[in-house]
Amino acid sequence: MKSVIAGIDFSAPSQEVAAQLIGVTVLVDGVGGRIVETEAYDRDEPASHSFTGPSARNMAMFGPPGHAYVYLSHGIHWCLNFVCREAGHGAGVLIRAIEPVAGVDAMRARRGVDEARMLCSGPGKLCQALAVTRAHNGLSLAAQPFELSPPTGPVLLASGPRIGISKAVDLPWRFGLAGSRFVSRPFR
DNA sequence: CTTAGGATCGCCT
DNA sequence: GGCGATCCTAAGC
Repeated sequence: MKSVIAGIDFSAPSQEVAAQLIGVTVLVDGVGGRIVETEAYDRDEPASHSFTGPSARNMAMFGPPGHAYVYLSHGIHWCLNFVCREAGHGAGVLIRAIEPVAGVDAMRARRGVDEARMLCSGPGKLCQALAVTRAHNGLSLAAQPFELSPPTGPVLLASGPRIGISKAVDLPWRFGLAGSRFVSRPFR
């Protein structure tokens, strides 16, 4: 069984899905925008939460593709991932930044800041802006409150090493929309 | 502009 | 008991 949502086959390797997600619009309860930055993670790679096998926290990452994996970072920030490959594999894509499009006022209220580029330019920030929490862990991306739609035009891709990790730092598994000012950090 | 430190929860050693 | 797929603030150059 294939899991294709918004034209993306989530049973593909996470690097491919991470690249294809750039330009895709994601809404949570009607609030969201275009994905401009992602990172891929996979089972046999020490920076991934799935590297050490299934656990209570990463269970959703070993669930079916096309579903959400949400975890708490540093006891403070929620982070949103999209599960890839087949159930049991343990691959995913971290959504790192979004260009705000819909429900921008709600984002401002939740974030407590005004500037558009400060609303969703980081994995923790965008979860706060879209009100993503543990309640979304394991939910399908093909149903409410999620709503994904494909890019409306051509996408210029940028890539580079992942951010904020100490292992497998050499893998160029961070992807972004070239030239976007809504990314968490510029690409080289 | 760059860097250092603190906040604060749950998992893993 | 240590340490993170983070973010914000304050201080240093």
